[in-house]
Amino acid sequence: MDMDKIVSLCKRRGFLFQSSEIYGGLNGFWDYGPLGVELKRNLKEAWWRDMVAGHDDISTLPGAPSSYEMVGLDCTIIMHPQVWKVSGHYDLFVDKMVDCRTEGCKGRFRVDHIPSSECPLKPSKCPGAHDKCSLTEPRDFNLMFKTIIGALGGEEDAAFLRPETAQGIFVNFKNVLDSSRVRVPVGIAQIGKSFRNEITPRNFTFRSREFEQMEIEFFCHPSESRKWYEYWRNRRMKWWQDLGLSGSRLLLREHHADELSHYSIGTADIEYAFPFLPEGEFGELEGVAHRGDFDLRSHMEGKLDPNSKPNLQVQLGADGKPVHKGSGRDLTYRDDITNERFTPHVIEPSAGADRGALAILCEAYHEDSAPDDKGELQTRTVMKFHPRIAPVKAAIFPLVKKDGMPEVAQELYRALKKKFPVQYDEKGAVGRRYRRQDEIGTPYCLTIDGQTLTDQTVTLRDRDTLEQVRVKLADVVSEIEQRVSG
RNA sequence: GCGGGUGUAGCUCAAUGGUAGAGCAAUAGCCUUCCAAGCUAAAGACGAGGGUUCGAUUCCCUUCACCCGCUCCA
Repeated sequence: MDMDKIVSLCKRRGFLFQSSEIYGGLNGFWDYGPLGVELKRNLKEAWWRDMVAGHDDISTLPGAPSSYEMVGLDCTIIMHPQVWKVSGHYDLFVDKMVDCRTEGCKGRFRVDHIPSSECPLKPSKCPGAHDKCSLTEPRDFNLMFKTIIGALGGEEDAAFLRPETAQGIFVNFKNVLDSSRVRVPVGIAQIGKSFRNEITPRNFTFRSREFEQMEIEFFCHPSESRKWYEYWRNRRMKWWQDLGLSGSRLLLREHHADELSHYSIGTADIEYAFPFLPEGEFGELEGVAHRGDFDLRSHMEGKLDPNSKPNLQVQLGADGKPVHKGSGRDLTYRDDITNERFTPHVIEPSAGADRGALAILCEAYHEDSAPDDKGELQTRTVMKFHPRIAPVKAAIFPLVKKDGMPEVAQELYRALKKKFPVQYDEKGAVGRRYRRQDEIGTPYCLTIDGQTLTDQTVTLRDRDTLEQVRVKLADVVSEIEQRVSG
């Protein structure tokens, strides 16, 4: 599949534009056009409905150890700077890097990786070991966006744009428990923008500097956390499959032990074979991580020492005090039935909304052949979106622009428009109108023809099969409603 | 940040040291009774800045962006 064609269609039909394009663009930033915004909203709304608003907290869902509750949260992008110091981002998001100026090398190396890195010069040595090596001074690559709070603010008023939404959930954990009557096990969900100064933004929207996450922090009893991890891993995989990413291009990959973060007991990536990646390679769509009690403990006690695995200890400075002090608040949970007090363990399904939208765009793109009015096969570009995700749910056409057909079509259009995004089109040949809708992935087209005027039925044309069935005019709204929901 | 490539209309491309041409799309209208590329009309571009030159879209420099590779991705 050709990524260039997808990028071109996204621009041409208004799914995605480069940010600030009229000024030459900005590396790592992308805008959603009229169709793109509908697509992404549909994705986020499907996630929110399926994970949060529509969650059944009475039943035990298939694969779940028990019933559980789900609530939402929407917190600020800028938080107290201490949040990032305690979470570890402040220290871990800065890499010292050197570049080698030497002809034949021109490499870039992380300073802390130099001893295990290999310089391309022969004989094989580590960077800097050859006489010819010419390394720059180590320079900081800070992945967090810095900003200043206050109109008169200086460096001492520095703050950060969040690099993930998760921390906002951890620091509000106690607020949520105290205010909403929820009991562990409970998930707190949030959709929102995050920011990372990626060193090399690339591959369309895949690695952007401003991006949107859909995250759940799921709090549970430590003894049940492994079962919950497995539940969420499978649930999230199935969710993406149900949205149409069901082929061999979607992969659930469990991390090896040596790949795990210092606090994680298990992590699985849900990955998609994006067309811009080399054959056989997959890119991360969502990570489902078992984070143990790392985050809540950090925000209670202070930044934990990543080298103290498996029994994490607060990282102490030369003065014997915590390098980054925690809040000192008690974030443990008391089960008021068993009377047990514990620090909940956390399972974190963290999905990329932009990556999800991109995967859906890539998966939807198809070229097939369809006959024209002379019966000859023509190439057809069609976006095969799941009806639930499609930006436009239906299009309404009068077969011809006379005999009262436009009036009937417009009346139907108004009735449908009250329920969801639909388009009305009376321009040109009807075949051309069908193709236009195919290219933006509209799943259904409704055509008012001569027969409509006598028996009050219209044709309903399916985007993927090209088949038409006649539906009573009075039933169209409920018919489309039923087809595009879930 | 380094190396290589690219940048002309909404999209895909062409030509040229004397201010650019096409196809498709889009717009208005015509024709059309079910799967685009029929007809008519009008509209639309040299990524940005600087330099050389009588004159730059073309040559040079800088910059921005995109693609490939190196690097990075907690």
